[in-house]
Amino acid sequence: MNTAYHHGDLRAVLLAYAREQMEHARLDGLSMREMAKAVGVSHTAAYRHFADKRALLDAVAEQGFDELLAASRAAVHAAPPDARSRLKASGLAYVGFGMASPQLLGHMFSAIAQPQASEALVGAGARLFDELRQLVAAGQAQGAFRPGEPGELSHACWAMVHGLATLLGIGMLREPGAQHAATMAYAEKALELFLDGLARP
Amino acid sequence: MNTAYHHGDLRAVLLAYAREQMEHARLDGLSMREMAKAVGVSHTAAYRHFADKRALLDAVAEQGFDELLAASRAAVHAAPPDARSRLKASGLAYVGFGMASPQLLGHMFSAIAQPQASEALVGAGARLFDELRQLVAAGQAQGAFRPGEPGELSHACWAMVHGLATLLGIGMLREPGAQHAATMAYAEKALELFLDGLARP
DNA sequence: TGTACATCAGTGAACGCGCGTTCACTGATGTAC
DNA sequence: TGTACATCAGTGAACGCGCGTTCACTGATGTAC
Repeated sequence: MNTAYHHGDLRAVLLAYAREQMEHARLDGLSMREMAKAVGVSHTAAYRHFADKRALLDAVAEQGFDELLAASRAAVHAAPPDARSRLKASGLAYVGFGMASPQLLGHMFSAIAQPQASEALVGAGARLFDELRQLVAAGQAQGAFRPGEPGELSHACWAMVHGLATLLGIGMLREPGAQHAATMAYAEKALELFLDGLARP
Repeated sequence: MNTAYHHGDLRAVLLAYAREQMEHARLDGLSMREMAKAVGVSHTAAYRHFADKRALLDAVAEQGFDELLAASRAAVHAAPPDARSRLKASGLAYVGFGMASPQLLGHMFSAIAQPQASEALVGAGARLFDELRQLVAAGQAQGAFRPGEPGELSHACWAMVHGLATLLGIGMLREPGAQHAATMAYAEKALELFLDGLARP
């Protein structure tokens, strides 16, 4: 529908393009003008849908958090019902997301860390963390994880998974030619080690 | 010595300025022209010392890795002699570095992940990782850590610490007003949890 | 010690570029009657 | 169903800006004799 004068869906198309670029390209290569051109629209059309560039990029970040949350939930849903398996599945979904879209993951966190981050963006991040906290708290309730403040344990877990996702995303911790499955198995081992520490002593 | 025509030390001064900016400012605010101006020199003088902007930024990243390695070594040196304490001290030094200079830490890893990263830069990163691997291997030799490929365990450890350092660096995992010492203690708890997993079963 | 000269580390004008954003506009769409 | 008109979502010219980099240059420094 690129030929239509009224695009109908320009906002979504722009977001999708930006999101897709963040799978590979450098973030600083994303200009308003380049995006509009790529999407087949004049370079000012985006301003009908976003107040400015930051608004667009923040919307991409927000969408990224939603997407990551959905991936985590799907993985948890498909996992065995014990707390450890579920938490591990969520972590591996996070790692997979980071490997598939390293730039997006980086962008999400630099966007949410801004002092002027929108409520919607902060909320999307909070929902993701809440999901993690619930997984941890459920494991504690089952007696699978050590006692303690679930927020603290969740933070440790988040850091572990975030470190794996970002380092693997930029190509560290793995051989240049490694298969995706092999890398995920490698990440799983690291996660197991952490989960051993999280387990009830 | 800003008034001297021959600056004498421009290369080091530029690196120091860039490094310092990365303690707080956004990385994309660092232009050749802005740096030269801040340092009191014409905006082309830097090209006497660096082939181009990337060369300068890569040198900053390389220096960052050296600095982080030195901080880790100093912390290890000051720590109790058991493997766990030493590894923990190294990790906390890394976290402290990330909190003090979040932009620099981010820049170091985006620089080293470039396909065209210089040998010197890659080497500086490798020396840092080697230090970590040795700490882990020493702990295994003492029987303090679980057996296994030391590279794998080190990678897991690196990811844990890197995740803590980057998330704390951008202000997540902590209350806005938290004291530095309190935050470090919080990071220490997370690290202890991980180290419990790393310990010999 | 004094001078001639090569080298080195700066300068500032100039280049071309892509950027974000504004503005007046125009063509398409949807709604009221 | 047909027409008038308000609204909406585009366009493209124009703005001013800061950027990285080049170039011919010049002033300072160090060395040979």
